[in-house]
Amino acid sequence: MDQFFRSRDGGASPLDSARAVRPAARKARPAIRAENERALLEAAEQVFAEEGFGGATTAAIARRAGVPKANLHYYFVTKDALYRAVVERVLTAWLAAAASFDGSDDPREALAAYIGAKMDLARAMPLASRIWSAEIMRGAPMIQDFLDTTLTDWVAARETSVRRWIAAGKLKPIDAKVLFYMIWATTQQYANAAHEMATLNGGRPLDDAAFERAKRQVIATIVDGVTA
Amino acid sequence: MDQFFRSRDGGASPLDSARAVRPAARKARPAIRAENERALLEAAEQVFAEEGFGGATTAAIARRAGVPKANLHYYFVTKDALYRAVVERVLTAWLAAAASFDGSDDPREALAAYIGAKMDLARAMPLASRIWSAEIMRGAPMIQDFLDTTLTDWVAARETSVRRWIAAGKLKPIDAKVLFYMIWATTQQYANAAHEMATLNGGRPLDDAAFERAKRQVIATIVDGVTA
DNA sequence: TATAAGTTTGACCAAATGGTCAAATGACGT
DNA sequence: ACGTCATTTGACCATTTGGTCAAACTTATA
Repeated sequence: MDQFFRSRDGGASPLDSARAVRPAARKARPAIRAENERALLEAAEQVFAEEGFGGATTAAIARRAGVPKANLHYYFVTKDALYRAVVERVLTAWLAAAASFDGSDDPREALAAYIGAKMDLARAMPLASRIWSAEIMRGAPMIQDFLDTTLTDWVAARETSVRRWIAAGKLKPIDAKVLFYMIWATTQQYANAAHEMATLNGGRPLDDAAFERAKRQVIATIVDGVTA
Repeated sequence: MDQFFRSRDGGASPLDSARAVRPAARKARPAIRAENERALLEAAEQVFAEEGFGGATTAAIARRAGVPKANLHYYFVTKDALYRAVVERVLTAWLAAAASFDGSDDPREALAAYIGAKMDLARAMPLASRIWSAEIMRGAPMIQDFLDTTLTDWVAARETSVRRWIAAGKLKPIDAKVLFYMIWATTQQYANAAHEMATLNGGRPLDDAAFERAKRQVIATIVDGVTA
């Protein structure tokens, strides 16, 4: 995973090796450490999602996690490292969802599974999803390597599938990238614009039933829109 | 327009009256003022788009505009007011694009016109579009009134059109809101994720021809996906 | 050209920022 | 019980932040 990350200045990062997150731990206290890192990551996710990387402050994150700021810096040496750890979690989830594209040889099934997984991801991890979107909007300073390697390869491979489906007369002659951009945008929307949706829903967030209806409609629209 | 805006603390804003932007101007020098405000807004758009509201600094904006920071504060009393002015520009453009939905009684034509207009907006004003998305992602602290009033009304009215089209058998039985979320997300994507798209395009931004192809495919997918 | 207003700008400020440090505290194996 | 090392934390720091101010400078007009 770490190979996807580089520090914002492009130079070597103290996190280039996973171990480096913790200060040379010979006898780490796993329970304490795990709980503190969890609380800090959860707080960081909230603050980064609300304020963006630049607007978030380590003081606000520490306050929300209920620890002194110095303790935050004990577990995550810099704000950058903490942010990186948060982004890393989303990346893992992103890759898991991506795998669901490959469960079927039928484009309708593959697309439905993938769109459904991405919708569920946006629903289950709205804060992390928003951070992911914000990271991409800002030009992906933290995940450029992921874009250049894993994502490029993933898209290229799926483009091949799409071309095969087109040749088999199962899909219209579409550009696979445009299709993926549409899927990514539409599914992310359910995390990014949750507040806007709530406003247009009479001030209440989408309940589970409404979300499931939306998921079905999104799947149906895209699938029907691209199948021949 | 000003009725859409409220200050971040919800209290009265010095910008609630348009005139208040400038310090009691009896004999403003229009040429100088217009040029300075233009340069500052352009610089602000770049910096806000790159860094987000929280990450942007007035010093960086002033530097990019080529004026001393104190001069920035002469034209825009606070960072908040400058941000508000930037958002106001996008709102105007958003409303103009929205109008293109109403040019036809046929859903295929109305949707094609609206999606095309939103695509063109994302292409023509990518920075402003990104700021708009970021604003919505952050819970719309600046445009809540717009969401509550104009947008709510706009969506409600178009939902009526959609229902009529469904009853006439021209559209599948869809939820109009879900359709609009999809349109907003997909079109915004061409501003928000321009960098990601460039990476997947071999490092080069989409050229005009590729963009026009994408526009056609987006329109075709959505229209074919929702028409009966 | 005097004047009154609009404009420009360097110097300044209090508060907040990310980060450091050393001393104190706690837990665990022996 | 003790030594060791992980953990905790208040105090501290240099820098940056948004914003202010008063003095200087411009320009239209009487």
